[in-house]
Amino acid sequence: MAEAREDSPLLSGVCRAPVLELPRRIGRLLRPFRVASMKEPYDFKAIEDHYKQSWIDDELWKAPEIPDPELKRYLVTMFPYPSGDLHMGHVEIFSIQDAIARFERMRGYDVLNPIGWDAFGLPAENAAIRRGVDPKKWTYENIDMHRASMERLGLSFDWTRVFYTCDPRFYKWNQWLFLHFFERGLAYRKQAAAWWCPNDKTVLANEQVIAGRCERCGAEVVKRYPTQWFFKITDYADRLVDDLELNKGWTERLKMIQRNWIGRSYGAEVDFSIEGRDEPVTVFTTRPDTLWGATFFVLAPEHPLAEELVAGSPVAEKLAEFKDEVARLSEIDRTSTERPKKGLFLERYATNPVNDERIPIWVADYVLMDYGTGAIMAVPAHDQRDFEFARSNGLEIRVVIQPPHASLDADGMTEAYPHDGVMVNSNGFDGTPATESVAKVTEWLETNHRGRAAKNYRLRDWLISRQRYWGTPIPIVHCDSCGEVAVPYGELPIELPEDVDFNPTGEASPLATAEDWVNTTCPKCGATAHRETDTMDTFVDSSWYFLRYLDPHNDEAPFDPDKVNAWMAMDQYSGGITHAVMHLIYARFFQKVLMDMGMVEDPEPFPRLLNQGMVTMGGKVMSKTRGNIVEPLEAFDRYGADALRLYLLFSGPPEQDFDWPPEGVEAIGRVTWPWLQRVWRLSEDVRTLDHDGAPEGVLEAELRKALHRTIKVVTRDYEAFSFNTAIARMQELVNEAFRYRGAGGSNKAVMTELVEALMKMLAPMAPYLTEEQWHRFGHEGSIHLSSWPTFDEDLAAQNEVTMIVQVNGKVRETIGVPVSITEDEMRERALSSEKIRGYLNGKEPTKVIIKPPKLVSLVVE
RNA sequence: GCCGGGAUGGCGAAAUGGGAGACGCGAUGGAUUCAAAAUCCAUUGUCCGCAAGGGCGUGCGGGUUCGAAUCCCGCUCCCGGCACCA
Repeated sequence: MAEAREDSPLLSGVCRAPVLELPRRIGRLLRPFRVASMKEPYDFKAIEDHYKQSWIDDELWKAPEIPDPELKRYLVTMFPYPSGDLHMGHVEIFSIQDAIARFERMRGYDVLNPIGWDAFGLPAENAAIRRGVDPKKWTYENIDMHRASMERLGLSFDWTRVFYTCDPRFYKWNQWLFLHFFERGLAYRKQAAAWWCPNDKTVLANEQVIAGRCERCGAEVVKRYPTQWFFKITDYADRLVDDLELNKGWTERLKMIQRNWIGRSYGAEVDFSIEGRDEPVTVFTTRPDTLWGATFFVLAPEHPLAEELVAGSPVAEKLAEFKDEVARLSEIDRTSTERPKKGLFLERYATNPVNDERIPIWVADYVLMDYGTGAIMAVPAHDQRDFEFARSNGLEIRVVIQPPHASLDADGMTEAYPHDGVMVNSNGFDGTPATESVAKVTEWLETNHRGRAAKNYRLRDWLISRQRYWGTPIPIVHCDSCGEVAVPYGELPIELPEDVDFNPTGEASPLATAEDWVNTTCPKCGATAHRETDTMDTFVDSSWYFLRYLDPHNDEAPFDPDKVNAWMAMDQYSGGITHAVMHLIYARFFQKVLMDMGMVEDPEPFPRLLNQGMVTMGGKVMSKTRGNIVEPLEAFDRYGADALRLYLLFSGPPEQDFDWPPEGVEAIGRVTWPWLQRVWRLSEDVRTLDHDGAPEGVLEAELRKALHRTIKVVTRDYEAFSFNTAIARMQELVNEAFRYRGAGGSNKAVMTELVEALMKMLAPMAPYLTEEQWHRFGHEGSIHLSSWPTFDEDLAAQNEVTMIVQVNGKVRETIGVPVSITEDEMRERALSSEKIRGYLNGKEPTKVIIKPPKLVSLVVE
């Protein structure tokens, strides 16, 4: 399998020595695609054909192995899954990233802008099942299509670092990392409830189940109890929450999503003793201050203790029936808050540790086995669920918290009071205010050994087992006498077998059908044994691929820490918000484990993250199943890559969703294509001026000022990723240039200065047109390795501004003034205006606010 | 229910507390043309007005301020996250 891509041009790139000490590379001496003395039409196709391959062949975008620490820019876009061609969402995301990369490169940074493919996953396998296609072949064909579109778009990737996650040279290191996780107790196997997708025939992680349905295919999931591999992400829950603060470049929204997902809550564990049983049972509560109101105790129906408590009693049969009933409910029904809560009294009693009261033990369907300890203390007066359950089962409701301005009465309550208040009916704690109550009760529990402060999380361990073929084999051997045995590092990679049945009956992985592969010997004792047949969740690949880019050809280790630490932490990560709880939590978890292993230095991998908006159609995400995918081919053919890129960049800010217009690619023909034509005509017009033109005068000085102002604001816009306004500023400049020509201006020097700077400013967004014009103007080397234009502050500064005069907050007069105007002069000019005098109506202003040089605000009675 | 984000012309969108609507699309008019396309130029928030000019206007209602799309309070609607989570 390793040989599969030896023929690929992408893998042919060989890493060379760092080029750091060399002066700025300019690239091979490129020539324009045609040199003509006459004005020529804009032939985008000829230009694309002329430069596309030479940019790649010349390795123009190759980054040094080790960057200058002061000048490094590591930019990554979430790598694509290759199911078919690129679609407009990809085009937008990559165009944004590419514009940033090219801008930073021109500003002299060592830019690393890598690409790879997230190449494992279900669609390849489904193609194998449905059409008998080899998943490897299917995947690589799609990658080739992807790559061709990316090349045509002219994306400035460092192609020498490309890899595919389905390549054993990559997934070997998934296995290596798995074994290290295993050694550290972070990878373990347990029998647990898991969501099973009957359509995809695999278990899913919690994150992949949305409202009881499979995140991929939408099928309703069912619960099963297989033995599965997990990563112990819960060990890192606190760090994953706390370190969110280190991600200064994250939106509040994204941090909120992750915080909600991890769901940390503070409270106390309280030990309840059970009548007739030695061991107490612990519950978690966020409200220990309501303990005196706990009038019953509830276990989840699946809780093993429930069965134990009723063993040998007549209730045992009823419990079995009740469990059956609960099990038959679909997950969607069970989590519905509308459904009345059902339960069963176990005829056993627990003791409330704060007042030694005897309280009945129930099981109820509203208590979940997999949150907290699967057991709760029920405080009906102060918890809505407990309240409803108590009312329908005739259980006691006792008020122990009084709200500030009311007095609760248990019999009169129509709903629970779950808010803060003063403690009552709580022995010695009566009168304790809400601000102290939780801490005081927790302290009491601790001193009396009946409980302790505790934290709880919504986050579960990450289920990584998948019963599918097209993924990384888990490197474990099962031996009857030694148990789970790690495959020795030296035997990695465990490659996927070729001879499998992709559509096995039952629930086993297709790998189980490759008998020669499965049957092996125990690495420890040598006895016959069998391989683990589950493969890894593909999110394992994406949890560290961004580190592999930094040392992609290493076959001794996943990466060299020196190289990784030279480039990390990443300077800019971009991708859709859709990965907020899966990829972005898993990758942060990996980073922290790798940090604990001493392999990386940064606690957070992506401190700056740009959440690009999605390209939608009719407000819906583009997806194969919806059949609303727009691929770039038609746009390439009709208007070219530059027009397409510019169109998407001009549509709005990068974070914003963009709804693809109903008229399709024709929109490009109305918006950016005509403007690129205009830019081309301007440039050709200037290039073919056959004389120096009139000497510099007022018009020329104004045009040069406009240029320098434009460079200033466009640079600022690029820094803020505000591409739409950068384009607007350039459009204004082009309009100015046309006006200058229309007014008879013909100075070649000024026009050339303008056009060359314009080409540079436009180069990150429209790389082909600008490259061609750059060479038509006689420059050597690529424009994309030239330096960003600079501006003269004095020239960029305005020397005339429009002063506005307000009377009682309304603009009543505008006056042209020099920027150097003094406050006194401004007052003088404003008050002497005929119009303003009319508004003042003979009165003296009671107040005058002056903000030089733009504003005079007068207040009159 | 808790939490986060948003609402600006016919449309995509601009606007360090200081001229609301830059730039573009669309529309209208003009130049060019035998004609059209393309191109170039101009107008284009809305209402009153021949005009000069003026009134109104950034989801709704208040407030702070000389001055609010922008800050504060209270709503409405939309989008998103979590949700029988103890």
